[in-house]
Amino acid sequence: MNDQDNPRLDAETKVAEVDHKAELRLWLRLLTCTTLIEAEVRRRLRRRFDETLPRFDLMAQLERVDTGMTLGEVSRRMMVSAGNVTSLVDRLVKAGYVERRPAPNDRRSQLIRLSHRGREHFGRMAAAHEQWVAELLADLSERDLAATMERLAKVKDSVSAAIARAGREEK
Amino acid sequence: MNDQDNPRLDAETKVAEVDHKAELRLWLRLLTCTTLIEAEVRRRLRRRFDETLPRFDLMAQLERVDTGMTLGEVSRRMMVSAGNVTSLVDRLVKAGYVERRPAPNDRRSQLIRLSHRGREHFGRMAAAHEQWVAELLADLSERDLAATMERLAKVKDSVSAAIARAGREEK
DNA sequence: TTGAGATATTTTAATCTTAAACGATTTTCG
DNA sequence: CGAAAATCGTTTAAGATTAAAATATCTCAA
Repeated sequence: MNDQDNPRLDAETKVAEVDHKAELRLWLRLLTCTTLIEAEVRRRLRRRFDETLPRFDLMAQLERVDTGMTLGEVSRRMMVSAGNVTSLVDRLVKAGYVERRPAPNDRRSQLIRLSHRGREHFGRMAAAHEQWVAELLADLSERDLAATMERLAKVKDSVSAAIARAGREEK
Repeated sequence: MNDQDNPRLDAETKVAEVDHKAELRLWLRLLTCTTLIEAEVRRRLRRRFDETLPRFDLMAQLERVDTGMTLGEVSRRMMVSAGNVTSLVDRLVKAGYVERRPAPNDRRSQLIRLSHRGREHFGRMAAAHEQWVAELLADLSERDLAATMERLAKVKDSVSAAIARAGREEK
């Protein structure tokens, strides 16, 4: 499976650029891990709480901030588009889990926060969610967890820096 | 930020279950890394090739297998639902990048593969894609890459095993 | 052989998601 | 001040995604 052992690939790719298969493999493995966990969490949220992952994620953002949060803040934190947040919030408001109110200083803006009912609903799910993730990562020791965190910190820093560079060059 | 330092959380969670914040944090970091990379790749695919990530991913699955692949195989490899693959393939067939033909032994099934045009199209994107990922992970040394791969192998194994257990218990 | 169960794909309905365009408001700065 | 630029949220159109039900076919064992 090592590309160094594959003369055909060598010959074809050596034309213009060096080989970056190791980076590619890392990215694919990262994606696999995330997709596996995400799919399982989604399945359990649906089955046990009849709830979807995006709604859970949005409520998770709101949970820590009692005073409320603007839609833009939610959008940045969740790393999803603004239009997405608009419709997601619409549905959560309709379900009675989230409340909107105008922002004090900015008439373009509004603050959203969990309703009392939303807070209870989320609390139940969050407890289960934490157990699920622990169950999925149960074979990792405390040291494994710490070491993997550090590795991923490096990944995150590298990616963030590269994106910042790309954004700067785009102008 | 350490939960051991937070007496309120301690008091509330100690009722029934131990603390699993380390696992939760790891999951969130994993998700952040993946989301960052994914969003940037998506942006570049769109900008430079007017192409979407799911279409790219599907073509990537088809690329290695010249003889063709069933929809079910694609669905399992991409870890997405079967219905999703159906519509994705429909669009790629319409675009002329993918061909369908009946499977030889099974009349329920069909084999899909890249058309000549699809192969060329994908080849161009794949080369750029590999460069992009390498750029995003540029701050990781060869040793970093290898070590992170190993860490993620453990994560993947743990998650897979837990999902298998859960599936077995579900019956 | 035949019927039960498994498998492959499609369809449907609802939700999620993005990118892009838009209107309203605020901020910046000459 | 006042115009230009930035920001906030929404809308729109297209596509992506899932879960669940439906259809067709296959497999296997009684």
